[in-house]
Amino acid sequence: MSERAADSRTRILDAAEALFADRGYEASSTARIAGHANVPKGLVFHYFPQKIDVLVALVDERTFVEELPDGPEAAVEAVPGDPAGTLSRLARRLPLHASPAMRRILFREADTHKSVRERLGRLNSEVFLRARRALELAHPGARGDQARLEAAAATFTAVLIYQENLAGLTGQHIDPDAVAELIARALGA
Amino acid sequence: MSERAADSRTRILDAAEALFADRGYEASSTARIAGHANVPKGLVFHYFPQKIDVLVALVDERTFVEELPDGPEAAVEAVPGDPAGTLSRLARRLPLHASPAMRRILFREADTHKSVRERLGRLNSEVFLRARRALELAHPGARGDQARLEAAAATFTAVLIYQENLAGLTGQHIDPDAVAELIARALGA
Amino acid sequence: MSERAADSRTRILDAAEALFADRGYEASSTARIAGHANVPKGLVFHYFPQKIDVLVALVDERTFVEELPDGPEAAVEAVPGDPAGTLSRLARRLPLHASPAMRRILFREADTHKSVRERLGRLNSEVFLRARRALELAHPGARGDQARLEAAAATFTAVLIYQENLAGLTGQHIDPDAVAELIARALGA
Amino acid sequence: MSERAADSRTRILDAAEALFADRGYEASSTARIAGHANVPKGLVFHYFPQKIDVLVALVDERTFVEELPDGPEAAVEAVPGDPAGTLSRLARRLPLHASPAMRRILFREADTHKSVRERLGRLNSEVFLRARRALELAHPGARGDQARLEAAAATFTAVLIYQENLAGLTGQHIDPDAVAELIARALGA
DNA sequence: TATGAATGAGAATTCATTCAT
DNA sequence: GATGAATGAATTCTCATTCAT
Repeated sequence: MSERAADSRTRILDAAEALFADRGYEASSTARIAGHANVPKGLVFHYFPQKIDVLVALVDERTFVEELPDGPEAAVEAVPGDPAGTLSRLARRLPLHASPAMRRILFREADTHKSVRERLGRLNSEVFLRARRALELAHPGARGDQARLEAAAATFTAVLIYQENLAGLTGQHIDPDAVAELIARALGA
Repeated sequence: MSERAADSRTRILDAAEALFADRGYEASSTARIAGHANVPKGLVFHYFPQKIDVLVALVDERTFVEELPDGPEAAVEAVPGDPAGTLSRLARRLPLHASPAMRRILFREADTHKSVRERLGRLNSEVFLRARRALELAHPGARGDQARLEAAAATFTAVLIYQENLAGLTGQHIDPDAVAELIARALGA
Repeated sequence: MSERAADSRTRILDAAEALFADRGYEASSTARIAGHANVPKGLVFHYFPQKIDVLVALVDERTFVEELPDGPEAAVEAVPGDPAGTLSRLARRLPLHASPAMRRILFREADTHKSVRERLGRLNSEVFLRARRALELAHPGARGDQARLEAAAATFTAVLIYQENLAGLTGQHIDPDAVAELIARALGA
Repeated sequence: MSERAADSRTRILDAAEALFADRGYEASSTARIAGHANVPKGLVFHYFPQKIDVLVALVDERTFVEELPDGPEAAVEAVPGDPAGTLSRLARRLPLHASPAMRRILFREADTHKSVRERLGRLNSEVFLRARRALELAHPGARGDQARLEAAAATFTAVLIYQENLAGLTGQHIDPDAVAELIARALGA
């Protein structure tokens, strides 16, 4: 692909990212995307034969869920004896690489589009996995009660995902640090 | 309104409820709604001058958030000394009266339509309020630490709302009883 | 359907008939049809959800293949002893009720559209049947040689159908009376 | 033209031949042709400045109507006294050199494209001419009645052309040998 | 109230063709 | 010769909404 071509394609994706985040996929016409990208309408379909392909490309190319490699070295950030701090750090660094706009799209369109839903599911799994491993390592004493540990990890995951998505809709904001501390207490008790 | 008229209006709302839940508001045309309701196209606009009014009517008439009256008698279900059980009961009886389809619509369209978002916000507040009051009453000893109690209530709210909405998208399901117990431990410690 | 409505629908079909005959189905856009019919573009799709439905309606409603009822009374026009005259009359009165435009459409689009092809097949069968029965009745002596009689009927059918369709393309015109006489001679010899 | 170039051009024509025969000229986009030919889109226009030129080239280069030279030596296959056999041989060896796909195209597009129609007309004339000459030679006694002979030749031509084209559409198949015999009888009587 | 025809703006998509590299 | 990005007009089809009856 020539530089100019790459540029056009990028501009189309940029425009779509902004519009999809702002008003949603359905409400963003391909003509409007082309307009924002400053390319002719037809070019959108040159790169993306169907409108949905624009969304798929966005999710594919502009969101990345960092996967935890196997083995204990992966959880190097977990500090034994400090589960609260460990969870707080996880909250601050979700394993999701995506712009704020892409994050909105991820939640907004998950209902309707499979490829988006899959990516969101992957994010959820990854957060859960990290939370669980963090708790296992940070809080070795809790290992005996696997069920409670899983509930704790799931709870923390729910709070983080809720925060990313629903907080904007419900108006309720949660301080992840407070939740981290709460969970640490629950496991430590 | 004659019986027949009431019937037509109801059938329109029934059809819209099913369609909006299934494929979303944008993707459900008024013609299709009329078709499903088995009424002529024009009649939809007789009852609902604009398409959006159908959605507003649905949310208005078919979702109801039970509000907690002021005063301690409202929290009659809270059992002092049993915060876990109290939360579990809340989880089992969300203060939301709505069909499964309407629940889907509530989350699905919150992003795009203010009236829906408001109703969702109200549900969230109500759950939070009840969780907080339940914890206050069920766990009188915790009153000293208001911040922690709020975090606990917010966490539980997040888990319940997550469960209603995102669990279907991410595939992760959480046992509210386990979370209730977790939170009780955190406050009790 | 109100008078005005029936009128719109008729005008759409009129326009389509003229355009399809003139330049073919593919080359006649729905917008052009609407323009010729002097109705808004959208109305075409009100009556005919898909463009192909216009063609189907035309063939359905504006071509009619008269079917020969069973029994000898049907062939009342066959004159025993005058096979040539009998065939000539058949040539002059094809059992096809359709305007010249519709006849063009029938051949023109048979290649591509099943419903049209079926109608054309029906016409062919009907002509063949009539030719055969005419020969049977008009020329009782030939009954012994069924195979030859069938070949004669098929030949006459081919000539008539060729005349309707291909003559315009190849430039060759055939006098059906001469063919009728030829065939009569062949069977009479 | 380099070998590779010739190859590309040939592959484009191959692809077009298959597609035009299968779905028609209008419905076969140049992009699809390029795709089938496995050449870049732009190359089609390098060899054929307009889409129609592809069709013209196909007809020009891939159909050939063998023309009967003047003089009696041309009709060497006509056997005096055996008009039926002579016609049968003509039926079996149409003076058309073309693949089955090209034959389909010849009839399919004759309606819309002049160059195709001309080629088809030429084929028709040639068949007629050969039939006539064959009958003249094979059946010298018939010379007296020129009109009847012409009708016979035209009839046979119609049957052969019908067979090539319409038989596939109407479902009726005709045995040319039987027709040949029929015609011979008619002239012999 | 009921009905469905009418309207026209706009949606996604297709496509022949051009052209810089 | 070869390539594929670029272009924009045209196409089929959708849809909310209006309105005469």
